[in-house]
Amino acid sequence: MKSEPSCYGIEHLAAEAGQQAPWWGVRNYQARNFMRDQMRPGDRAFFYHSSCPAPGIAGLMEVAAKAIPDETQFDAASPFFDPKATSESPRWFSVDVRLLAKTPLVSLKVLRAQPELANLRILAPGSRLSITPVDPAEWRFITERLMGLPGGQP
DNA sequence: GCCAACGTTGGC
DNA sequence: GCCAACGTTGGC
Repeated sequence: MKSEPSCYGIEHLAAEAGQQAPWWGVRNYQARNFMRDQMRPGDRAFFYHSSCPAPGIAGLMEVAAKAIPDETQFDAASPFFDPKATSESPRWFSVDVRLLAKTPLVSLKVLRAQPELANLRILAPGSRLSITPVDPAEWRFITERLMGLPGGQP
């Protein structure tokens, strides 16, 4: 799950009550579908810092609550307001995420250097989706081999 | 700031 | 449904 740290980085999540917050503001249908249709409590995710001096994976999260409508779509004062969304027919959804651990940054450069991650979606040319799937083998490789977490546990 | 890649919009 | 134009993303 990608975010720009200057906007909302891992330090922001760390400062939330319970280190937990809705992943609001996603306005892309594919990314929305991943949250709404596939992500379930207990699932894990990487917190990826994008559009910043040091892009890469900054920590581990878990899904704390299944997707519900993103309240910012109804807020006319929000930059994420969507005039076509109604409470009867919401368009945008967010899961709650909870920080499990900040990790030493696994940089984009390091990720790209791993043959085992050749198919990691976020590394695909032109990948712009803010939420992309990670295969179990990719998750294990990154947590165990690149982060040095035995069993992938934080 | 540049530029490639992508998603969305809107006219037809 | 097509497709050009446009806006956004994100690494560099």
